[in-house]
Amino acid sequence: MVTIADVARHAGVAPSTVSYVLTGKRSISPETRSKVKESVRLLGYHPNAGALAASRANVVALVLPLRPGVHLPVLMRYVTAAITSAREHDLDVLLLTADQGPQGLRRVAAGAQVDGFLVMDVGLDDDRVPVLRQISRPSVLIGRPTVLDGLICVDLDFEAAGARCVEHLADLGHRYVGFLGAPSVVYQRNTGHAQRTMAGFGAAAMRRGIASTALPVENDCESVLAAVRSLLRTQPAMTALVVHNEAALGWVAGSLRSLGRRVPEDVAVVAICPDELAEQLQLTSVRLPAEELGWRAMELLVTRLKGGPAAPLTLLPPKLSCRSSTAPRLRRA
Amino acid sequence: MVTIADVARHAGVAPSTVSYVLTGKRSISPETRSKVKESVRLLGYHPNAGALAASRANVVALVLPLRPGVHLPVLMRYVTAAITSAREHDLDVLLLTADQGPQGLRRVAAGAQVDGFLVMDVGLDDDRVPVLRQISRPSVLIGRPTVLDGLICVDLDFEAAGARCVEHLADLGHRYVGFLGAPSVVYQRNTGHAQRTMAGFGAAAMRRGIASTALPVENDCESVLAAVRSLLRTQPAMTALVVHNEAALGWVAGSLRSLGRRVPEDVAVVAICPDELAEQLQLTSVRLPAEELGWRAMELLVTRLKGGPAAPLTLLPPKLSCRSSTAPRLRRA
DNA sequence: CTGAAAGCGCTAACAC
DNA sequence: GTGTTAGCGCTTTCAG
Repeated sequence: MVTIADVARHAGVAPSTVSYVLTGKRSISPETRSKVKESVRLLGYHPNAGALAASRANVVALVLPLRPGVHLPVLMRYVTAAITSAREHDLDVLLLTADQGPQGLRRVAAGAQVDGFLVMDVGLDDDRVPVLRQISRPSVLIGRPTVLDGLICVDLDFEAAGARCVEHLADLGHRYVGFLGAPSVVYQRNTGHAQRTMAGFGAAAMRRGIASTALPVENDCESVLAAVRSLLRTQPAMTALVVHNEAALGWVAGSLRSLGRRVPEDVAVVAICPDELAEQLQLTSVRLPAEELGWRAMELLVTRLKGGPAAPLTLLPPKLSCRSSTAPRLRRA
Repeated sequence: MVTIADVARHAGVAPSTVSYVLTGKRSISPETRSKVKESVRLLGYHPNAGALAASRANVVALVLPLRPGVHLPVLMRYVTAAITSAREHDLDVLLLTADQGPQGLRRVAAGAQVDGFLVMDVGLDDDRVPVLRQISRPSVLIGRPTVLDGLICVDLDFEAAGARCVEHLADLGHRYVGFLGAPSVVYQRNTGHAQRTMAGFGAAAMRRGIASTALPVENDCESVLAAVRSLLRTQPAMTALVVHNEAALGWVAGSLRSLGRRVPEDVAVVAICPDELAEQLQLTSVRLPAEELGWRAMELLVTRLKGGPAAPLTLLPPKLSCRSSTAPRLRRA
């Protein structure tokens, strides 16, 4: 293990000088600087992250919602974006899982293992939020608890996203829309984005004076088929479907077709999902900007770590892209 | 921040005594012990992970292959199992990504940030392997480089897995089998498990004197359909398919059906994938024990961290489960 | 069974 | 512009 003292000896300077060269916290003569840098290179010196005086760990905690009903490919979009951003700022990422709960956060914070927290998928009344407020390290949430004073949150405006889907369909002439949501466990957990999307969807339908029915959907082919069949049977007037469930998306069109409905002629479909997925399935969609959310959250956290200011709430507006799964409603002659 | 000195003062003992109570590295009288423990509780003391003398970070690095062609739901099976195991041993997990390459490992090792490494998806000639050998910290690989002296590896015997699929089909009377593999980038990267499965498949077919054709498949519906169509067209004698591509699995049966082939009557299908997935799609399969591999790898790493012995190579034997996608070959009368 | 004290690698006063 | 030195929180000798 090469220490700063080794480097100092090799370069013929004091340890502090080496430290200053490395951190740039005081001006050093060009000659000394290059001497030191050369020694660092030659000896293969790497700072010991555990050194007490450094006080900053250069590590951020990323708290992942690895739990039932969470769609992993989408989750990983957030994660890779967040990690990439972290690495760009020379930060490492310590992985925590939601099931470690509030104690997990406390333990890691108290151990000075991380400089800050990025918490994903926060619930409306998340028990980790009080802990995040207590600990003296900055944190950024992806998602929003009901009460957000003092927190920094990044989120898609899911309420507006749900509403946007309805607006689009209403504009096309649809008078009865259905909603296929996440698996029911997700709602049972009081997951913010799921609840808000539903709420936005419902409210918009009311505003536009059109009828709506919503149903949770489990993440398998049969459940999707069953949900679609049940909707079509019980709500024969329904001509459009909003789907807020990435895992189900791949089966919705197939289910409709197998039940004798054409998309978009008989039933229009709007998804809320990452653009790539919608593109692949050729679905009209409101974009879920997972990468942007993950990236922005980490950037905000970094800003806070540097003591900079950060907006308490970053709410991305929904963006709808028309594809071939929606069309003006055909009226029977 | 509560330090060990605070606890010592509060309990009326020396700091070292507190340390010994906490680590259990020397016998302490019951009274002293309980006094100290009480103070710890009262003051809410948590050890500072960065303390130099501790030398152990109680963190392991997990190196993830977040790269094109990797099926994330399966990856996350490994990951959750590994994390769970780590937490059971009071270890935290530092996340690294494969794209950080050998330098990433070096940096983290030199910084004393982690006690060991768990590296996933190692290539046959992985450039991280030399680095892992150099650094003085234990590491466990999921996968196997061609040369594995001194390393600890955990893997499914993918060669045997590929062979097992062929054996099963040959036993059922099939004389011509096809292989749908991972996306071509995966082979271009020299990914061990992909190459070995192919090799095992090919060799077994030769041994059994049956013909075989293999094709890489990209991760989208159209590519799967295209691959299946091309196979059926160019190899009309083919009556069975081995699929080693989780992302493609969901579309294989559909593609066959849409091309007028019944499963299993016209074309039998064997998958290599996690059991849950095969169960859901009702496919005969060789089990990919992702959780067991992730779990075992972490257990081995923990053993090594404690200075224990660890088998250099843990190779799980493949296990085939029959489901409704394979049946004895129908011979034309 | 317990205390005192040295020192891990590094930074940040405080000198000059 | 540079060197000296006192700690950061903890473990671990070495002494009782």
